[in-house]
Amino acid sequence: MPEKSHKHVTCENCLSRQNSLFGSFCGEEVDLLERQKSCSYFKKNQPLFIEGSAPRGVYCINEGKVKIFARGEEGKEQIIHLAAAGEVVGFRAMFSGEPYKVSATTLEESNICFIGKSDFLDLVDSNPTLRNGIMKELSKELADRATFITNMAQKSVRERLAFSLLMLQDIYKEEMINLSREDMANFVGTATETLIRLLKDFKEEELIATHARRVEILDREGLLRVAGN
Amino acid sequence: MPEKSHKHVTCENCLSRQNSLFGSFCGEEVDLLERQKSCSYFKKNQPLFIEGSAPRGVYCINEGKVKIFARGEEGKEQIIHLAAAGEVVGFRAMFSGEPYKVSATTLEESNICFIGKSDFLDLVDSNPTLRNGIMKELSKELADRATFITNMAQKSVRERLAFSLLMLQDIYKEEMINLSREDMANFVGTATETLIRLLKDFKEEELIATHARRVEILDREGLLRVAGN
DNA sequence: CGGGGTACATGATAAAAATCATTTTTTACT
DNA sequence: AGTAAAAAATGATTTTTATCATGTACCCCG
Repeated sequence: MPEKSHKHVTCENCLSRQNSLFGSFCGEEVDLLERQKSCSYFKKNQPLFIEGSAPRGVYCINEGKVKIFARGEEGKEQIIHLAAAGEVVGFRAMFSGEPYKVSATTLEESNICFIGKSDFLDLVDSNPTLRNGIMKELSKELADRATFITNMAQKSVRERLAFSLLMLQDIYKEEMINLSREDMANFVGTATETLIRLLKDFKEEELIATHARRVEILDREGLLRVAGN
Repeated sequence: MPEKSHKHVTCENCLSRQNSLFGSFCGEEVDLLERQKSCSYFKKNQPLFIEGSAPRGVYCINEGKVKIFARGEEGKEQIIHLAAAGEVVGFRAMFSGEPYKVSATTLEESNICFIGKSDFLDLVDSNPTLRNGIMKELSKELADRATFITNMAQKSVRERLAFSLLMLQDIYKEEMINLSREDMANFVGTATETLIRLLKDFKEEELIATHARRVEILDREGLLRVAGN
């Protein structure tokens, strides 16, 4: 496992920034961002923010992964979104004027920069490109969640798992999927035992392979067929 | 049943506007809106827009109700949102630059005004209050959908139905809930037969009463208890 | 105002998934 | 490296929900 640790990343050289909401920033805009942000190292399973608390700013992931989740009645987590490097997390609550309705926690060691609420809102006010990017992002995410809801309502757990594994593959890129069975179950929306049984089925069907907890995708096409789209 | 028909509503006098995204508009802003909008009468079950098509503008509901839904693999509808008078529908796709991911259809006779895409986007560009209202709306809706997903994943159909009935009550206000069993099932996310059986249970438990297809809420508290929040 | 079509309702059965109990494997720590 | 604790895996069983088949009621239209 690569040794990660706190390092001060400059926005200018931040590869993650390129694909982020701030990707359009140039010269002095990057400088301003650089001055306003603070960069922190997060251990695994460390919370960025918690449901019910008041938003203090936004988090830009330089390296690492973050789960965004809500809690149901009995405290069971439902993972709503998984965010990887380049994503800006926590900006939705900036505009709603309400406390967070979801929580965010790191899934692995991460380097994450923080931009305070007023600085961020000033940026949004003064930068039409950023603003449009945000509106676009919000709208797309809204559409994604409509699909999410529909899948949840109409697909079987087996179909949802196949679909989820493909999504996870996109998030983990070259790496193998490395997520606890419980988190995976909370993403798919099922019981941990059911998830484990289905993983076993997929293994027997040679759609995936497992190396301890890590999951390797062997047959994308096959999974896509199982997912039913 | 009140006889509805096409009538030209002026934005100035439109009661629905007060609570809408355009609620903050004053004098000349209202005049501009008035000149740009066109007002139409829609019959029951008439589509406003369809999944996959390119957005042409936004729809402001003066009177009536609209369902927003996606279709799953086998064509089954999943109702994502129910919109009533005062709501502006279809503006999310304005910003995403993508075709509609959902469809919208009237649930009853409705009077709905239309504002073309470029007019609407100009309004948004030139009016910071409107813009902030939209960002707030998008963010809130995103939070709502996180809750929706969590409920879908973790609550039983019985719990979801109780919750849905309370939501429907809020939408239908003084009127009784008047929705086909199929639409109701597609909102709750279950089979029509299951929904009907559960309505019967609720009737026996005196939580609701039915008058033909219309549903009357007898015991809000009780339903809230069943819903489990 | 009657009849046909659609929506609603009920029943029987099968399938899917949750739950609870227990064992095995992996991980983290000293 | 050894061990305790946590996570993963398996098994048995129950509960929930979907599906298929069929009967009934409502309501729109001629």
